[in-house]
Amino acid sequence: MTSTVLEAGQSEGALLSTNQAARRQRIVDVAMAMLEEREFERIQVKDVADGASVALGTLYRYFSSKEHLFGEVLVQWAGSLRSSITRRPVPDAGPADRLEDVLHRSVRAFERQPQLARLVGRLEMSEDPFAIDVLNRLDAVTDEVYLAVLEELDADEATRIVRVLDAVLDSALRSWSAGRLPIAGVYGLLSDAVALVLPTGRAASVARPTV
Amino acid sequence: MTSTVLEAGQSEGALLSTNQAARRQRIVDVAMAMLEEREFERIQVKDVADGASVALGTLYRYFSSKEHLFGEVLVQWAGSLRSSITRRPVPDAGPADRLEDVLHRSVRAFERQPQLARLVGRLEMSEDPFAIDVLNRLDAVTDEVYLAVLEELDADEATRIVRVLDAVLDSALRSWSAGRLPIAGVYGLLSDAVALVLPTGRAASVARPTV
DNA sequence: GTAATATTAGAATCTAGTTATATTTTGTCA
DNA sequence: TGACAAAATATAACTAGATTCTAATATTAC
Repeated sequence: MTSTVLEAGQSEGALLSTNQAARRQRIVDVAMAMLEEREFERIQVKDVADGASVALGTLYRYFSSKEHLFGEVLVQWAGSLRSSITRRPVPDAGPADRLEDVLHRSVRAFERQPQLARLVGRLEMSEDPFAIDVLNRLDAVTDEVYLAVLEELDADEATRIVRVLDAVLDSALRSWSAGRLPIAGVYGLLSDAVALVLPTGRAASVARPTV
Repeated sequence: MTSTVLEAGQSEGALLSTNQAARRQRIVDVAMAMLEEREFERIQVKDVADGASVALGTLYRYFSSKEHLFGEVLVQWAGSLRSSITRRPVPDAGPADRLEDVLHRSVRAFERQPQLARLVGRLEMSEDPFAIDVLNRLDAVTDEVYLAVLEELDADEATRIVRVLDAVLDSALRSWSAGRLPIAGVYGLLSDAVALVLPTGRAASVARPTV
């Protein structure tokens, strides 16, 4: 539905001119860059506009609210996430190890951009339907990867497993981003969860720091 | 540390007079009651003060911020939660069924006060150390109950299991309170998680709608 | 080359939480 | 019972930041 290029006041199917698309992308880039130093709450829309050399009103022409703007940031980041957790899969191991590996890569991606974890938490609290859309896209990205890793399992069961682990990852990241759980706790919790959920009965198994 | 009775500007060990304690409790009660009709964000501190027949300044004498006030609301609610999920335990069943039952009771408790789920999410995003304290207390309540239900298991394993299920519950409740997951999905996710995490090998088992 | 649409700089709004002030009440204790 | 300190009250002021508005200028489309 929500095209990555269209937004609020655009007349139906009209695409943005090259200049407009560039301007819009510049805004998103600046917002993303700012997230590397301060969290969502501490970034002022005004500053993003200035940073992108754009008038405040122009920013609001492209993004109807601060949340929309950062929603788009998250969507674009989700794209890079896919490749960053898919790259260099674990040599040859059972589904449990591969799953754990991919989950840990997801965590690592968030470690590089801690503010994104906070942003996700923020959007999860939002009532804006757009936020739901954004979060669903993020889930779609990760679920696709996680499911691919469990190909040899029964599809239904794999889905159930992924849903549960998604929840664990979600919760752990929030705890971490709020300073309630050290990063090691995040990895540990995920390892535990994988071990519990995927009884490493056959080919799988290998080191997993269960304590 | 944080006494339930003391707060901000109280001189060291001085306890509150009866009137003061009553006034303070009245504020908390009104805040809690208001949560039954509107969510945290839509409740104005001013209205809570008015509802409790107390001046705004007085409210701020007892609670240093809106978050502190509602943190106390959550703490008090956690007390009632313990008894509401402990009462009438499942007849005689395996640990899996008992655990699922207790988890479902937790969900039901939040169903009665949907705004509390949102409040939890809100506090989870807070940077205030007080919020961490409150959340830890909430976890302590639930963990105690969940662990009790798994008494026959190895303590370490039980702890790991509970941690994972706590995370699933946490995530599911947030999704629900944001309208991203129907309440049935919350129950289903928890049932799935329990089934996956507690291989109902021996005495356990029984109906669990796995799809 | 002109009308329609975008962009700009900057001021003006708005919303709530939080703080401050001046006044009155209440509680304690000689 | 009178005086002083601590609390409470009513109300106004302060803040911060998102969002909206305005008048002037620049682009684009045809």
